[in-house]
Amino acid sequence: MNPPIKLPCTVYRLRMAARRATRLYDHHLAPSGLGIAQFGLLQTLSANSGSTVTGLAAALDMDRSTMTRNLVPLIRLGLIKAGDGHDRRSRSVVITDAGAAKLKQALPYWRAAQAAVRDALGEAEVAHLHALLDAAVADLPEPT
Amino acid sequence: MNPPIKLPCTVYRLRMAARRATRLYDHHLAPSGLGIAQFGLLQTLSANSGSTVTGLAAALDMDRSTMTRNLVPLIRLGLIKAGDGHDRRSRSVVITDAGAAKLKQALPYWRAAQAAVRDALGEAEVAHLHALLDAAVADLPEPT
DNA sequence: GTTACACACGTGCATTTACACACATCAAGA
DNA sequence: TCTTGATGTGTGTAAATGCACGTGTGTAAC
Repeated sequence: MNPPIKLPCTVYRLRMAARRATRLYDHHLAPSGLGIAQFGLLQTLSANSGSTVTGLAAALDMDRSTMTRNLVPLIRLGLIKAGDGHDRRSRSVVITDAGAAKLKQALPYWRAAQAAVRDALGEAEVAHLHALLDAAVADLPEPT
Repeated sequence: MNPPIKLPCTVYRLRMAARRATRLYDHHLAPSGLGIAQFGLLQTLSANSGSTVTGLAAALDMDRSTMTRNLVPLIRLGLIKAGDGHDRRSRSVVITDAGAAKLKQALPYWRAAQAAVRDALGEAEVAHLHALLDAAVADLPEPT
């Protein structure tokens, strides 16, 4: 029963593929000390410094409370900082110089992981997969 | 910056789509008291009763230790049982009658989630997505 | 038979994920 | 002004995920 089972379940495959890909990227990123989740968040913040927690959560399509906790390790490492927002409620999250440097250092490892995916699946298949995943995120109903 | 960002990163999209789909299925399955991970494990065990922990982990392409812990909630609920294997090392995990009944009860909710995905993406796209995800799991290198 | 290696499993630790709930703050209206 | 509702955030709880490490068990080589 060892070989991965084939069920007609979409989420089953999505989760399995996400696990596999996460392991692949994590191993490539290991020398940088970052996981793929932290790398991705850092990258998002690099392009959108000063975002609020809610804004980041929406951008990455995850729960607000998840984002709050995902910020913690990066703050502890000094790679990002969460200061006052334009409101007294909101917080403004910015990438630090150390964060930008860490991101720059990790980029080659991420590129190697990307290359591994491209080599394994082929350029056209990767593009197609991206399109279908984008469609899934765009079209799948968000349960209230 | 709210709209989901588009980066040329495969794992980024896989994880985002997996999050979205997990929420969708979890909400549909909520009346059954099961999450999609527990439902999937129960389904796998239903078709492969008596599997070892390692066998289950390999079948779902996840770490052994993750599988060990994923069994705990289902055991606590009495839906599965972990007894002695053919070895004194291995354990044999079986689905209980209560587990089979719970699975049967949850099936309609799962089918509703499947239908929601099909309605949102279209039958052909779902089939294509499945094929690409299967290829990803089959071909992506497993880091040692 | 003993020794070495491989196999099966669990635990400690850290992270990622989400829901329910509570709290503070802002904006608009009575 | 006071109240009411919307907004931004954090915390408690629970689960899922993987790595490093340790333990017990089987197997084969010597």
